[in-house]
Amino acid sequence: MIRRSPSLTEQAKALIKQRIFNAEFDEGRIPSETELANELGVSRTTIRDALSRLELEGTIFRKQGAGTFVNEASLQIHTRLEEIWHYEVMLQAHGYTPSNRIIEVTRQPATGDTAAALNIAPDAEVVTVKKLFLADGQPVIFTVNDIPAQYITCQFSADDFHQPVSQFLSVNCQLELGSYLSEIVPLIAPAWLAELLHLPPHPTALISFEEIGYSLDNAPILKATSYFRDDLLRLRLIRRNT
Amino acid sequence: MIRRSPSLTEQAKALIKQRIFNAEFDEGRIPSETELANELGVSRTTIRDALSRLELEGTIFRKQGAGTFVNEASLQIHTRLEEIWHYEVMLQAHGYTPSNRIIEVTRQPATGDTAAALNIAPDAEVVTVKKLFLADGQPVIFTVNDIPAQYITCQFSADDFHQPVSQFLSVNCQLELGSYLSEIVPLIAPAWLAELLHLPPHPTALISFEEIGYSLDNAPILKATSYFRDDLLRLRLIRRNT
DNA sequence: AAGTGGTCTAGACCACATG
DNA sequence: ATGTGGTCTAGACCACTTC
Repeated sequence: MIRRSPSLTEQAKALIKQRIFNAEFDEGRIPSETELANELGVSRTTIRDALSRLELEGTIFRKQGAGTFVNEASLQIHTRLEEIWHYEVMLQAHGYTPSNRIIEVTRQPATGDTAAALNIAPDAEVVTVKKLFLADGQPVIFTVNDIPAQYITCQFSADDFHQPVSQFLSVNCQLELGSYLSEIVPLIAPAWLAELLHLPPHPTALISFEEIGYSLDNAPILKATSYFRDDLLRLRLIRRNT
Repeated sequence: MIRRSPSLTEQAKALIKQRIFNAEFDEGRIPSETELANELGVSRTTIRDALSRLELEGTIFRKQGAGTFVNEASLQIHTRLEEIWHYEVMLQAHGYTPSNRIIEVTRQPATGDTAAALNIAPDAEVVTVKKLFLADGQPVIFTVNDIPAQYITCQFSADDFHQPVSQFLSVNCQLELGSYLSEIVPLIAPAWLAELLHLPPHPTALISFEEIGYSLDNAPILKATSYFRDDLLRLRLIRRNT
């Protein structure tokens, strides 16, 4: 049986997911929707919602007329790019012990590009946070975050940024990050970045993410650029037909 | 009013989307779900389904208690990476005139990696298709597709691969591509690739996609590697909280 | 023929935002 | 207080797969 809050759908989803990871279903076949509904004492609609979310994540797939099945391949994948992950969690899911180092926190007028992207006045100030993430002590990700100073109404110190920036925004600014619009850009690591990420001396290709973070109201609140060492971190994604 | 097939939900979605692009809604505010349901003569559930899909695409966003709104920023984005696009369509959406050139079609035993990824016998044959896509005559994307020969039961010629590979699989092999699992890998273009893509003489960073394509039954049917010139093509993605 | 997922309905109640 | 989106129900019918 099941109670409210979090929603029945979420609870059903979590429960089914757990059973999947416990390999409780023979040959990857998940019980029929009606069966699950009876078993959990909820309506078929609720079960369908739960299954739809699992399908969207790639955890299961459905075949009309035939049944619902576990997507065995997806069980290996712990972080998908379409979801927002704190880098610490992402590194942990990859099996590393994460940590981070604050490189710099500054406050200065935004550049034209940044101001335009964040929809603030051209001369408005932004707080810029530069941060290095390490996996088992090895540098893997370097991030630059620009936050309009007008959103930060409280006092803060550089150390407040050891936590994820989205968490800082939530706790200190009552701003909830809802989504990112991300652009994937390849580059050859310039010298300063190669040094920071401990890259080998020869030219190395990197992925960078250029992202604008949006609040739940869809207002731009954050500009983020991240550089990944791809030898330690694989970026994965599920693509579907619409 | 509205009729069946495609589903009411799909029709409602398309209709609302069209109204959004026609800018028919004042200040980006979309009528309430009840209003839309009455207007289109369907249930609120159907409208909610349609709106959920639009929300998932990033076309709209919802605020509980407040309403549903157009996501103005998303109107600029024509191709999102989480969706499967034929490269021709992708290039067209970017404003280019697309074309493609078949570089090579071969048939030979799979390499160990490929066989493992495609879940076929180690010595099974694969048909490999190498193809170059051009935007306004400029090379932009180079793709290598491996298809297990056992899936191709009909005669074919190299020219059959001017169409998208997924279309070839659908028409000639009755195999429908349902999803890709993609890995994003940066690289410095080796000489042969630089030549093929007409890259400048100095070392250039590229994005490559290493993908396994799955059928609707979730069986691996295709291995694809694509190399993008990112100066002509921007890869965009919406990331969300789960 | 029987069972599965896919679509759709009508109606209920709740949580939240706004005036 | 009103109206909005969020959750949930019970039940109907359809399309498809499998036996």
